[in-house]
Amino acid sequence: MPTYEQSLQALRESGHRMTPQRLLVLGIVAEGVSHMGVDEVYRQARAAYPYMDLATVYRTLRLFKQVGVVTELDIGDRLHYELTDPGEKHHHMVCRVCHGAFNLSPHYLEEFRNTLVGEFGFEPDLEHFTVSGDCVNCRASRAKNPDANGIETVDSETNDEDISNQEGC
Amino acid sequence: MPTYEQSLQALRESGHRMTPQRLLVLGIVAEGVSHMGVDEVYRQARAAYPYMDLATVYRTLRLFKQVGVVTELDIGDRLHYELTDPGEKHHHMVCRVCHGAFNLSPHYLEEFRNTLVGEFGFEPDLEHFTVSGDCVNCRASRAKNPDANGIETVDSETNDEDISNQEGC
DNA sequence: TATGCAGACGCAAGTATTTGCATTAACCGG
DNA sequence: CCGGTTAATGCAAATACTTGCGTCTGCATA
Repeated sequence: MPTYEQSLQALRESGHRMTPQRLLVLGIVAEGVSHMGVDEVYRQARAAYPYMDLATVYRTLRLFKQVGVVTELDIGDRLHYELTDPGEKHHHMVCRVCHGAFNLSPHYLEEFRNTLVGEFGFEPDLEHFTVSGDCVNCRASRAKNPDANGIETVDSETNDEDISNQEGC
Repeated sequence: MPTYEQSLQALRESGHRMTPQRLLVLGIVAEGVSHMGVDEVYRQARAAYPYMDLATVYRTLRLFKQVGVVTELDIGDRLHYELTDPGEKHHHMVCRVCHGAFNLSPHYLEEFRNTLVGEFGFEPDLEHFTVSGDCVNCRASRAKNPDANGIETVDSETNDEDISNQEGC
């Protein structure tokens, strides 16, 4: 999964300038285990290059998203980014209780998209599609003890084919 | 369509205090032709009651959403609100070009919801569901003259059964 | 290798929205 | 009708993110 090299390539080919700041941000996002918050990218970037500005981080990530090398997701009202795997694109389901992000294969949206285009001529922007809701784990733990509304560790037997938990739940 | 009275009723029954500010905001949203931006609600509210605070408008609308008397939609990174019609709930498709909002009957989401619950145990929060994308009109006008990327008036023969244009396009 | 300039950066100010906190006022019971 | 409680308000500061602007620099060209 040499996605960093691929992303670098894509970035070069996009015709934008390769600045040290951009390389730095790309490296940080590529290194990150899962999707990263802007503040964490900023913290790491500034550790490597103290003049790094927060606005530059935002602008850089926005550019990367536009070019397609990263995927943006809204998690609990904060923006997070992860390297786009050009091989297996996916959408996300974000849990509004634990803020965990689960991958959703595009396959599950094809039918929905067809309906919207066919019935209404509306072309949904699925590149940035995210559904919020309650994940399996949080639904289960809420069923057990309805008082505790949230965040509890559950051993999930995750099926990496279609769905994968990206964040502690 | 006496939705204002119904909403007032629902609000009373929700057990929250009936303050003049809340009645004012409810009246303004009910009076509005289509979904309203927070700033417009604020402007009108302050015209009627000069001490009205913007934070109160936000808090009030958030409460209304929670209680279910209004529906919130994210339009071009701003929050908009409309009275919820308890009879015919609907979701929204928001055009990222013209920012128009189109209604989407819940019927079109049933299958998608079933898939998510069935396959992943993920219960999507469809109360607040919105898809962004490109609407018919904007796609059509972009096809004609690809240079002009946006906002152009197109006479739409809208079918109010399933879809209705809420905002100028 | 030197040069020009559009595009990128750093900084500071602006936007939309949320939150902490002291004060006020709805509304329940007497 | 009155008084207490507790939620709601107004204000100000904070948050997450964006933007305007003057300076700097990647990179195409000479």
